[in-house]
Amino acid sequence: MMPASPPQTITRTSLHHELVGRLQTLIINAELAPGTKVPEKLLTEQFGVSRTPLREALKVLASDGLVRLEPNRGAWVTQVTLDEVQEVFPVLGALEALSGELACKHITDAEIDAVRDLHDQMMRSYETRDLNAYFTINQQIHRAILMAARNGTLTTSCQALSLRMQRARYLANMTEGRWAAAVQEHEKILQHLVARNGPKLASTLLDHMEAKRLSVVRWLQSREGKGDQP
Amino acid sequence: MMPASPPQTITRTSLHHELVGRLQTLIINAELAPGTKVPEKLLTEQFGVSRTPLREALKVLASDGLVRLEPNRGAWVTQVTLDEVQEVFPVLGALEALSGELACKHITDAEIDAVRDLHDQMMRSYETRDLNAYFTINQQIHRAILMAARNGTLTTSCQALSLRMQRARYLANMTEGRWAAAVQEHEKILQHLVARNGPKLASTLLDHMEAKRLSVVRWLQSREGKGDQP
DNA sequence: CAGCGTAATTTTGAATTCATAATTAAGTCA
DNA sequence: TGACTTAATTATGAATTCAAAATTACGCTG
Repeated sequence: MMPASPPQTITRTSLHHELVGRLQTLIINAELAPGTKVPEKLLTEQFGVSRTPLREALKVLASDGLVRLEPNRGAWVTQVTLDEVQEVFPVLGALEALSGELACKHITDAEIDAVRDLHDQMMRSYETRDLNAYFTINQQIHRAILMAARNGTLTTSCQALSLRMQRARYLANMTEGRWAAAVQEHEKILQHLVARNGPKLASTLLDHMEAKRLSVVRWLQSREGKGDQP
Repeated sequence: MMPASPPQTITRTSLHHELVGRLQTLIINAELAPGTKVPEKLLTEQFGVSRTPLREALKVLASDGLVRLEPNRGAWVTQVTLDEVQEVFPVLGALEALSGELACKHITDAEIDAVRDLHDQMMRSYETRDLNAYFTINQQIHRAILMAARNGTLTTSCQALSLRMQRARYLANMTEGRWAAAVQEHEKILQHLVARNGPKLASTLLDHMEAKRLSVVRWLQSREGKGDQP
């Protein structure tokens, strides 16, 4: 019955699906601030849609942990808590480790070259201390490895958890020391990937994530009691 | 668990949340058969709700991969495909391994006793070849270990993926040989848990999952070309 | 003027309505 | 008869409406 499924996507996104993406962006960019109420009314007129698809999208975001639904009180943007960081990073670590393992099995030479390019770009961003560029490229590298793992389920799971950790820009805090260490770790990551050494790449990615967890935890703890609003 | 739950809990769950649970049950019990269209009309009158909350629930289920939304064509119950099994089991393996690792760190003596009880019950089910009881208890054991890991994110991720693998009852296929092997593996699982040996438990759980993957893959392959409808 | 209770307003959750796309049925013509 | 068109029906996606809950505003009592 469906012999030649059309290669081009015709009516790509349904309204609610589109909204899920838009809202995710608003939340991870903190344009919808953590801990605040999702302004349903405002968003409907901003996006020019009715409440129905917006609310559908909020249900999905809630199941992903980006918002919390309080019965009869609406949707609230969730905050990145210390407890949550302690929970999510280990899971993300296990998944990234797996992605490294699988990537070594499936990655092509061309894809490795692409990662190497990204790596070099990232190093230049480090040298010029361009944190924004560094983070963007960093994410691209992790994503490239994830893609090379050829496992859609893994991709989905990883990205959902990553989103939760990206909610607050200030998690991007990095000391000079931590930054240098992260760069070192990335050298190893590239090296193991080039060697297609799955176990070592997995282990390095795990360590990398654990170090990141520690860094974020320290940051959150240092903020504790100081009041969270900048 | 949850010592004093009944007192309040008046209108605990919102309608859509309740529906998510109900639909999950229908799907994993194959009362909504894989590959079929979700009968929106029928379900609304069956549950006595309008389309709005039902459709909200479907959006959530879609993001969990239990149904697929086709634009303008409604929701379809997804099937357990060979590709999906190949994808999901490795991810589930990594997560279960982590749960074993963490469980060994946090589990109490009382909880170990509870797992031992379940284990013994399961062994009796094996001896009497009561497959249904075996599966139920099996799940309880894995869940108990997951709970002992004290990581809500891990729990959520694991259970979401497990659900996807439970969609079709026939995945419960087991040869006598595979069953015996699984029982052996569970002996080791208990043993490592009692010894609180995290790495070994993790590794055993990973092997356990890999064996299960192979078993399910073989079953699906043997069904290939025979036509899927029983 | 502070604290409490009540009424007005707003917001939420869910049902209903409505426009449009998809499916089914009917009809036409070779 | 059978393939193809076109009309009728149904289902879907989204907007709107409506009842109930929560929030705010107000006024009363002490």
